[in-house]
Amino acid sequence: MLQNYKKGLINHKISPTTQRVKILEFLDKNRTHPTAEQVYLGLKDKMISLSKATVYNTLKLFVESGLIHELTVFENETRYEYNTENHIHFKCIKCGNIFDIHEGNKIFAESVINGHKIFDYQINLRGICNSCLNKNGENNA
Amino acid sequence: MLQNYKKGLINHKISPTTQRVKILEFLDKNRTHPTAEQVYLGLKDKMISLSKATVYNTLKLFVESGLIHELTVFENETRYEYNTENHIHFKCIKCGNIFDIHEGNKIFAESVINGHKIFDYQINLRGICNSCLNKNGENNA
DNA sequence: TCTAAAATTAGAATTATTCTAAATCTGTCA
DNA sequence: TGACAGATTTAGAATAATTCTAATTTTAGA
Ligand SMILES: [Mn+2]
Ligand SMILES: [Mn+2]
Ligand SMILES: [Zn+2]
Ligand SMILES: [Zn+2]
Repeated sequence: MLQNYKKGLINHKISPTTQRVKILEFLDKNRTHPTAEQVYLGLKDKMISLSKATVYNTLKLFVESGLIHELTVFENETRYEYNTENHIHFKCIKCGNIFDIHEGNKIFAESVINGHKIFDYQINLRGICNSCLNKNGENNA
Repeated sequence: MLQNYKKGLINHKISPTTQRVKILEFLDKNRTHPTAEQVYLGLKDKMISLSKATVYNTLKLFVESGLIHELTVFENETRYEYNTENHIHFKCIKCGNIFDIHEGNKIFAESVINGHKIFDYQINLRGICNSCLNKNGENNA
């Protein structure tokens, strides 16, 4: 079990320290898109010395290595999930839970998917803009 | 000119105070998806007494009345725009600018729209989940 | 085993946002 | 007009998420 997490980390060239293995295990077993704070609270009882800085650093490391995904859904709290498959998120304005949606592109506003009633949506793209693409060569930071 | 902003506010049942008119004007003339901080900095020279709390309160009021839109694009800073038409946002990871995209649904990852190269994207929906829909009547907060 | 680099830690610092309580403004009607 | 209640604005404190810092601990390799 834990061996699998260790292997996963090594595959991503991340040395599998105790803290990192535990954080990865937590994300695997808690598919509720937890915040960094929630990861910290969920683990600190078992790991007395765990520091918040380690949680933040580790989550960032995992995201940069592509091991996990980072998301923000209509709010200023970053959330994390072990599932890196491409999917859509739905946030309930009553209970606050975030659900995964695997149905493909439809017209979203004012319709219903998986029984969830959708009021509005955001689509955010990320990449390099045409202006920055055209001035490459000079400084490609 | 300013009269139009006043009328817009009154149409939305918002009393057109000096601060509110100026903030709306700023959003109209700065279509760069500014943050609350940027709105504040852009206005404080002309309005010495302007308070950040007023900027935050006013932006929230405008959003709740549907006069403007609020967005977060891969980051923990809320941004605002006067344009309430449904459109997509593209954030450049080099210059940080946020561009409007009016092209409809395509398959986004690894493709190009308007000359911007797209690496990844997020689709976020918002509404009421089926579980909350099914327990209505009891407490519809 | 020794050593340098990597990782972790506690807590301070920073930043975005909200809260609070006092001051100011506005519209109404005597 | 003038007083008053309610709405609005203000400055700064409070809160919350995240990052930074400097010291300590762990790890891996010679
Ligand atoms: Mn998900
Ligand atoms: Mn826009
Ligand atoms: Zn719900
Ligand atoms: Zn750019």
